[in-house]
Amino acid sequence: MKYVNVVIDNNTDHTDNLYTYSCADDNVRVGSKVTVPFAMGNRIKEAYVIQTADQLTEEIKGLKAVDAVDPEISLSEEAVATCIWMKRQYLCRYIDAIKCFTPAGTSSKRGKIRTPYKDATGESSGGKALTPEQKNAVESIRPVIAAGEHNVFLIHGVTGSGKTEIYMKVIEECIGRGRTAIMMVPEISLTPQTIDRFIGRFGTEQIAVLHSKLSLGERYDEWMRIRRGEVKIVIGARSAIFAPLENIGTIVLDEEHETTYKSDMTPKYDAVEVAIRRAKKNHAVVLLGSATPSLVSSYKAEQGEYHKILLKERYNGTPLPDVEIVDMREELKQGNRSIFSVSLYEEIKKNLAEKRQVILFLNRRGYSTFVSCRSCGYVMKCKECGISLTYHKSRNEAVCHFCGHSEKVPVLCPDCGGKYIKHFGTGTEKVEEMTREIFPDYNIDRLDLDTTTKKGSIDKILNSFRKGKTNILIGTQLVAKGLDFSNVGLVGIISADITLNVPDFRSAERTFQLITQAAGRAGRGDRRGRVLIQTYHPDHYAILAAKDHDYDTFYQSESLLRRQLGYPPFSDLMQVVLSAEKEKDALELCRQIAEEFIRGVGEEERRYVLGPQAAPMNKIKGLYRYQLLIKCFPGKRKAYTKVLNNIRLKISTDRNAKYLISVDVNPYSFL
DNA sequence: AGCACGCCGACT
DNA sequence: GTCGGCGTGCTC
Repeated sequence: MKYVNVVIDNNTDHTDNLYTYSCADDNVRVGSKVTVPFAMGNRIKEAYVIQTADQLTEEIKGLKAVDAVDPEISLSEEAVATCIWMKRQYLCRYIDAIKCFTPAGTSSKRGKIRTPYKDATGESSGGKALTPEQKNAVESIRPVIAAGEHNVFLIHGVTGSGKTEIYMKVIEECIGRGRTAIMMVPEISLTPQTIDRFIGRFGTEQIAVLHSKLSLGERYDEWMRIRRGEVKIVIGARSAIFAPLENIGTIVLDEEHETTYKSDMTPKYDAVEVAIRRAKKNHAVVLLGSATPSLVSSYKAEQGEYHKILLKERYNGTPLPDVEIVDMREELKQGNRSIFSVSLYEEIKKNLAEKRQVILFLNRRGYSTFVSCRSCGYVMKCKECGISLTYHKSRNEAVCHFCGHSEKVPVLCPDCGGKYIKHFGTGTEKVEEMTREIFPDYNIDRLDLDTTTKKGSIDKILNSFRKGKTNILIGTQLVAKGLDFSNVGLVGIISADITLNVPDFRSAERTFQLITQAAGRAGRGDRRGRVLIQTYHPDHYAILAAKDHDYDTFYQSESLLRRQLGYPPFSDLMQVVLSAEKEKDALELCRQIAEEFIRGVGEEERRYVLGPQAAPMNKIKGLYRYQLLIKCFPGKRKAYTKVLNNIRLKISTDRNAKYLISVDVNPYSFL
C-alpha cells in the first residue's frame, strides 16, 4: 500500500491544497494522473500525484483511496518540480501550472494518419560551412554538453549573422548523445523558414511542431508522441516550453527579447525563466539568441550568470544597412506637415525605380497618445517615474500611468514657449491611405493585426511580398520580426516616437529593439540596404545607438537609468490589479491591500509600493481597475510573494466578494 | 466550486 | 411543530 499527495483538478482557489489518499496500485508515481473520490458525494475527480510515501507520518481522518491510475498520461518528476516552482514564482494554483504540462484535448482515436507539418518542404540539408564566428560559438558550447553541465549562453548576434545554424549544430550534438531539445520561436506563423530548415535537417519523424492551429485531438496525439519518446526535437512558441520531453539537452529561445515569451494569462509565466529552470533540472544548456538582447539578459551576462557569445558579422558579408535619422522638427519648420519627410519620399521613389522593395514601419499603439511640443520636441514626463504622460481627453489632463500623478496640459511649451504643444498619433491605416495617394501606380499592402485577421492569413501577405508582387509593405512590429527577404532596399520608420512615448519604463529598450530589428530587414541580399528613422527626438540615446548599431552604448545608458529608478533588472516589478463594479470599492480595497502588504513585509518597505492608482485601461468589461506596483529588490522575493499570495488568496476565496484580484510578476505591459 | 450543516422566520 | 432561507465551513 502506498500513500499519495494529490492536487485535485478543480478550477478554484478553495481546493488548491494537497490531499492524501491511499493507493493500492504500485504503479503510482510522482506525476501520475489519477482519479479520486472527492468531498461528500465522493464524486470522482481527476487529480495529479505530487508526492508519494510508503508510510503515513500522522493519522488522517477520513482517508480515502485512489480510484484509478491513468495508464496513459503522467508528468515527469521534473515537470512536477517545475509546477511547484511555478506556483511560488508566479502566484498561481498548482492546477494552473499542471495544466501547462498536460494535453488539453483527448485522443482523436480514429487512428487516422497525421501529417506532422503539412507545408514543410524541407530545405535541403545544410552542409554550409560555418563562419569562424559560428564555429567558435559552437565550439564553446560543445564541451558543456559533453560534460553534461547546465549553462546559459546569450548569443548576441547581429541580424543575419546565422544564429539558426548554430542552434542546429548544437541540437545535432545533443541528439547525437541521445538527448532531446526544445526550439522556441516567438511566433510560429512568422517563422516558417526556420521550421523548414529544421525539418530539412532533422526530418519530420523526430520533430514535433506545436502551434495554435492544431486541433485538440492533434495536440493530444502530438503530446503523446513526445511523451512516448518518439520525438527528439520540439519546435514551438511559448507553450512549447512545457513539452513532455525527458533528458533534455538543449533549450533554444530564438529572439529571446520578444515579449511573446511572457504569458499574459494565468499562469503568467515567463518562458525564458521556465526554460532555465527546466534546463537546470535536466543538466541542459540554454541558448538565448537575439540581435538585441533584453536588458535583463545582458545584465545577467554581465554578472556572469550567463555566458555571452558575440557574433559581429553577417553570414553573407553584406554590411549592416546605412541608417539615417530624419529630424521631423526641421520638416515642420520647412512647412512639411505630412507624415513623409522629403528624404523618405525621395528614398522610396528611388527604390521603387530600382525595383527594390520598401517596408514602412509604424508601431501604432493607437489608443495611447502623448503630449508633445511640435516645435522643440519636448514631451511631458512624470517627474517621479521618468516616463511619458498620457493625454486623457475626458479629464483634459496628462496622467502618469505608473504612479498616478497628473497635471494640466500647459498652453505654452514649458521648454521653448512655443504654442504647438499638442497630443497626437497616427496609425498604419492612415499611412497606407497616404502612401496610395502618393504612389498610386504601385502595389501596396499592409501587415498588422487588422489585416492578418481580416484577410485570413499572414502567409498571403508575406507570400505576395516574397514574390515581389508587393512594392511597398506597411506594417506594425509584425514586419520587424524575422522576415528574411533579400530585395528590401529601404526600411522607413515613420515615427520612432510612438514606441518611445509609451508609458512604460521599457519604452527606450523597445524602441532600440524595434529600430534595430526593423533595420535588419533591409539589405539582406547582396546589396546594402538603407534605413530612415523619422523622429522628433533625433538626439535620444536609444535612436542614436540604433543608428550606429551600437548595442553596448545603449546598454550602458539604459542600465544606468534603470539602476537609478530601481527598475528591472535591478528589481522585480509586481503588479497587483484589483477590479470591482464600483470605482470607489476598487480604489478602497486597493488601498487596504497596500496597507496589508506593508504590514506583512514591514513599514520600511512602504516606499517600494506605488499606488493605488487607476490602471491605464481604467475600465474593462464594466469593472473598474486599480493597481499597485511593487518594486521587489533582490533578496525580498520570498517574503513579498508570501504576503502577496496570502492577500490574493483571502480576496479570491471570499464568497461574497465582488472583487477580482490579479497578480503579475514582471508584466510586459502595464495595461 | 459544490454540498451539508445549522440557526432564524413563515407556514400547514 | 417543521419547511426552507442562505451564512459558514470543509473537501484527504
